[in-house]
Parts: sequence; structure tokens; C-alpha cells
Amino acid sequence: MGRPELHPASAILDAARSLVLTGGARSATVDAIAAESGAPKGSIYHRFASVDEVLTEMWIRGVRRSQETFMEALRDPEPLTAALAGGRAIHDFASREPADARLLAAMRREDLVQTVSNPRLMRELERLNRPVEVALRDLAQRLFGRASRAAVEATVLAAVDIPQGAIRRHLAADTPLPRGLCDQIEAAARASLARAGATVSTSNKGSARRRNVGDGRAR
Amino acid sequence: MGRPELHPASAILDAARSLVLTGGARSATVDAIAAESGAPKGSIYHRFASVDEVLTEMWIRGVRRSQETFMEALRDPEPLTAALAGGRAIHDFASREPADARLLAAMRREDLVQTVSNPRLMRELERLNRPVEVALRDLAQRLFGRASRAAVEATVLAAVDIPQGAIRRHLAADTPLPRGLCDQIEAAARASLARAGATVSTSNKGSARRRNVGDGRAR
DNA sequence: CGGTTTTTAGACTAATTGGTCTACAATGCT
DNA sequence: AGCATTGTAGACCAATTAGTCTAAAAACCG
Repeated sequence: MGRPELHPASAILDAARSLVLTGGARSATVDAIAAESGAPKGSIYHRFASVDEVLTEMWIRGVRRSQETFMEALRDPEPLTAALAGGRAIHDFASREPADARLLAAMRREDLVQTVSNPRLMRELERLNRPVEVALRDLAQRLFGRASRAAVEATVLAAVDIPQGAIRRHLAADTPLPRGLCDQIEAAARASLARAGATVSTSNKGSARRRNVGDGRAR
Repeated sequence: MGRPELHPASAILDAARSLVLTGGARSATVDAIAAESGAPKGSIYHRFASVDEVLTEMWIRGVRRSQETFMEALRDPEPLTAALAGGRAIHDFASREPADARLLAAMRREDLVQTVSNPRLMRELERLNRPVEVALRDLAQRLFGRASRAAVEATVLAAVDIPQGAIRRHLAADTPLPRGLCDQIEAAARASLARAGATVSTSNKGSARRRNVGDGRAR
């Protein structure tokens, strides 16, 4: 029913993403998005209430896409395997979807929260990461036998922060990920967890046994 | 000689940085910088040719500051110690200079290069990282006995990417770095280097001996 | 003091930007 | 065909933005 769309929302988001990637967040104006996508301003405002919404939806789309495989990886029954698979999922997503991965490396949630006014999008931004946080909490519990702040932090470090740090420079430079990086990420994540095992345990006064993260001596 | 300055350049850069940190790159307009710093537009344009120059100088200042201690750390005669000290320097800089560290976590060089027109600043942006690259190349040579692409990549991963990845989330959220993070970074960096030792060596057909990075078996 | 230099101060202009509005084109339905 | 619906198209407007310009303030110097 109705006229078929010539410039789908996804194409507009793609154009916005392309602009952000090549010219920074400041260059993604409505006119620039219109020029880049070929869609007239009318069509853009027909789908989105404002530029902020375009940018926010663009970012949310990228996060959702990246979360899919990551969450899947975390479901592995063996917690250490799950943590390392999470890192691998982040690495692989960067190879498979470079545009979205580069976007997530270039923009942070914090950059959007300030400007968004639409309450629906605000809530969405707030809740977007909840499932991942829950999954990581659960993984921390399985890894360390508890979900204390230190345990969760160590889990996020190994499964998210180290992998993201390892790929970020290559995403920014738009160069392929070096061979062997994946293995180095895994080794780094493994070692950080082992090292955290000691810390988390010592703050535990010895009540609950450590699990699955080695003896806490990194070497 | 001449009227004393009421609004020094550094204060204007501070205001710009504060805006970028709290409202994203889009919110750092001349008027906003003027309001934030208290300096009138005239004073801003008296010192800087354009907003782009303000943002670029602001970023360059932050990079310079962060490079100082990092380069110092890399000078350690023992290469493995130097690499780990580099990571520690990045970690410590984030605690000591949170504003600049947060800025560097929020903005990338790539976001500036596109918009800068001043040739002096363009060259400065290009050369800014050279000394660090040279030092890292040298460190790779000392660590792996060569400065192949793989060796340099592994060195940068351990000394820069992993530490930066470990602190980025905390900088974005403006929360203090967790206790024990520094040790976990060190363990991760150490393991990534050990793992890279194997890769770098196998691509070497066995001619030059590995040095200083363990036997290449992470565990 | 009068002259010079540097900075402040902000009114002003031109361009860009976000956003609105109306006319119309292309489809499905009856 | 006639009508409802959905999307295209871009002229148009108001607000913001970058950047200019002139006047004067505040220091130093001889």
C-alpha cells in the first residue's frame, strides 16, 4: 500500500555512518546525509524526527548487530571458553562488518546521550546494553564463583575491553586486522582473567573457592 | 609589552575540551567555547584562526602530554620491562590527567585530519606520532630481534592497545580505574607478547633467535 | 605624557544548519 | 477510474554558526 520507498531508512543510516566514518561526527549534517544518500531532505524527515535521531538510530543499529554474535558466544557452558569466545566474536565482527565496527570504535554512547531528546530513544540508549551487562554478570559468577564488582570488571576487561582495544587502532586506520591478532587477544584475555583470579580471591577472605580461572599466577 | 592576556590560549583549550567531554564533538562551537571560557569571540579568533584549529591544538596538547611519560617508560634498557612500563604509563596518565585522557579516548586523530586546513597543523598531526612509532619499532627490535610488521604490531598491542582498551570504558564513564587493573593489564600485555613470540618466530623460518618474550606458549 | 603593542569586547555579516511545508508522484484497493 | 495511503521533492524559513571588523582597554617605552 502506498508509494514504494525509494530511499529506505537503512540507506539513510548507511549514508550517515559513511559521513561519520570519513569526516567525523561534526560532518554528519542533514544536508550532507541527503547528498550522500541521494534522498531529499523531505524523505529524511519523513522517517526521522531530527538529525540526532538519525545518528542515534544509526548507532543503535550498529550496537545491536555487534551484540548478536557476542551474546551468542557468551552462552558457551564452559565459562572460560565463553569469555574467550566473546573476545573472538568482537574480533570477527570487526572483520565481517567493518563499517559498523568502525562506527562503534569512533562514537561512544556518551556522545549521543547528551543531545537526544526523544524519550523513546533515550530509554533505548539506556537499556541497550542491559542484556550484555546481565550476561557478563552471569559470566563473572560462573568464572569467579561470584559477581562482585571486581569479578565483573575483570570479566568485562577480558571479554570486551581487551578485544576492543586490540582492534580499535586498525578500525580507525581502516586497515585489515593483523594475522595472529586473534590468538594474541585470547592469550591476553586468558592471562588477565588468571591475574584477576588472585585479586578477586584475596578480597574474598577465602570463603568461596576460585573456579575456572587458574591459580592466579599469570606465569 | 602590550595588554596582559585575560584569557590565555590554554584556558580556551580547556573550555573546548570540557565541552567535547560533556557534550560530544558537535557541541564545541565558537560561541559555546566563548561562553564556557568566559573569553569573547574576539579573543578566541585573536589566538586561533578557526574552531578547527582550536580543536586540533586541544587534541595535540593532550597527545603531547600523554606521550611524555609513555616515551620515558619505553626507555628502560630491559625491553620486556619497557613494554610493560609503557602500559603502566598509559594507565597512570589516565589517573593523573583524567581530562586529557578522557579527551584522547573520545576523539581520534582521524576525526581531525579531515577538517584541518592549516598546513602547519596538518604536518603536525602527521608527525605527532612519529617519535612514538620510532620508539615502538626500536622496542620491537629489542623484544623480538627484528622489527617486522608482525613484531611491531605485537609490540604496539601489548604496550598501547591493550592498556588503552583496558581504561577506555572507565574514562568514558568518568569513573575511577578499578583496583588491580594495572596488574591485569600487565599480565595481559605479557601474555600477548609471549603468544606473539611464537607467531613472529614461525614466520621467521628459524633464522634469528627469539628473545625476551618467553617460549611462545602462553600457558 | 604620547605613541606603540597586545588583548579585550562584542556588534555585525554571511553562510550553514535544522526543520517545515506544500505539491505531487506512485502504489493498492474497491 | 476514483480514492486513500505512502513516499518523493525541494522551496522555504528561522535559528545557529563561523568568522570579520572596529573601538577601546591595558600594559610598556622613551
